[in-house]
Amino acid sequence: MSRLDRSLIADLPIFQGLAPADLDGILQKARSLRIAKDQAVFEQEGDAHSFFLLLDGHVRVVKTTPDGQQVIVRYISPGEPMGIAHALGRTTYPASAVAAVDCVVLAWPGNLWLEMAVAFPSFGAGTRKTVGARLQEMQAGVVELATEQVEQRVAHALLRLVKQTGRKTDEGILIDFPISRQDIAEMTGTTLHTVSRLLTAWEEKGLVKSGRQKVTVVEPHRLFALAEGQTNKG
Amino acid sequence: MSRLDRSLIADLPIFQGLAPADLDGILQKARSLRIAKDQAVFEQEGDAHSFFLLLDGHVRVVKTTPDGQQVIVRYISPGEPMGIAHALGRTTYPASAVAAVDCVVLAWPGNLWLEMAVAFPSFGAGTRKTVGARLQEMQAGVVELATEQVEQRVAHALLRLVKQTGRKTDEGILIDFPISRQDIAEMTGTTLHTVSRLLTAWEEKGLVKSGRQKVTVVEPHRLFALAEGQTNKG
DNA sequence: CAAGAACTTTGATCCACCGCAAACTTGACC
DNA sequence: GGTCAAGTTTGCGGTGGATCAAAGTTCTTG
Repeated sequence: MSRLDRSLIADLPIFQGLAPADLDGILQKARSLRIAKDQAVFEQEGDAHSFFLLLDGHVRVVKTTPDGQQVIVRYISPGEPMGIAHALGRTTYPASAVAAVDCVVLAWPGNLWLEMAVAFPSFGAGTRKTVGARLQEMQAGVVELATEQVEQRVAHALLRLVKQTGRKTDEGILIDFPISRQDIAEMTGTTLHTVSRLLTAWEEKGLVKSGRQKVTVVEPHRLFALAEGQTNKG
Repeated sequence: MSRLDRSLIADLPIFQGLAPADLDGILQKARSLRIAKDQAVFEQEGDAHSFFLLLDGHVRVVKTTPDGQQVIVRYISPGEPMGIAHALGRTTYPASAVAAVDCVVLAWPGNLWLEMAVAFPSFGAGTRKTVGARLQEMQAGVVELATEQVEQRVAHALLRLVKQTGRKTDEGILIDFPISRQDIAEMTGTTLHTVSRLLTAWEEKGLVKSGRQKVTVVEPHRLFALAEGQTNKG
């Protein structure tokens, strides 16, 4: 296995404030893995043997209901930790993580999390912050699902993806991994049919351009206006 | 101010494993407050100067959208911490907390959280666990809102409240604080009208008994069956 | 390059739930 | 104990979006 260079992780938020020697020590304990597209990094309900850091690619975090429906809880971008069940006092993963494209991840044994948090306070603070941000995110998601119409929810979802993974092209801002109508539906609690109708309507208005597993936001501001636009209840 | 007895908090999950002397030290730094019904313990967006422990009463955690809609994120029961923004690396409260009945709470200065977490590792672990459980809860909420019909969501909400705060009476299990149709609607992303219709329908079937700001679940198992019943999408 | 799989579009229909409106009930307060 | 506010019920109509169905369209693979 090739040696891991500390520059891979030195600039990441959760590793801020660590000395080069500490980073090297942390890296020595990590395994690096390649995950092929559509493979799982870890599985819902599975024993939380490891926690992970996504180095390259995009991962979707999915919860499946007993009756087989899927909900995409969030997408993970390069540099973000995932599967940090141990930082939450859990022994099992609450969701599955599936590679949206070929990925490279680092993996540490789960019990190391506590050790690292004790040894490097800023690492502990970093994960706390990540967890806090995600809790916040999920609360916002609940509010969104509880109060907004489908059109606004889909608009918000696209804007979030654009912000998180957008890549500038000459047509607008492209969501930088393959994403289907079905995926967007599972993020927003609707159906692929409704998503398709919305996208074609928006395309006619010049807000977006989309194709097979591909969405480009042409006019983010106008899409934002639509996302924030007047609600029904209120 | 009256002295606080350590027996008040000795048995709480987040204070497990602390020596009596430690508990006393922690209590010395706490202020105890009475919060009248409908008063706020802390406010959304407000500076997170303190974190709290609910000793007695019930508190609802509410998020308000820019356009004034409210969502009840969760209810806090006696013994639970709240407003633990500092444990999440945040400096501001992400939601408001309002007393559902007259309450007694303990309050500590926010910056003390880190100090306590360092001094008492089991306290740190306890809050991690609490945070983990809440993150989990919120994810489950998103899944619920994204996949279930209104009837199932309301049924689930009632069952959660029954489990959390249910008090056995001769008619069934009573939710132990005043809760209106509007409150239930704000927990489940629907309207008070729909909640009212559901409750009367359930009452006719003998599943619940309800009155003004009062709900008693008569047959939890049958309500549960309804909550878990077949979905539409699938 | 042919054939199939995966993804998307589009139409038609239906119904769960919302929004509005008005009456009713219960508790609080002077 | 009468009045008023707050909470609840109920009817009615409208509609956002799901469901069902069927045809495109674009990739993949031999």
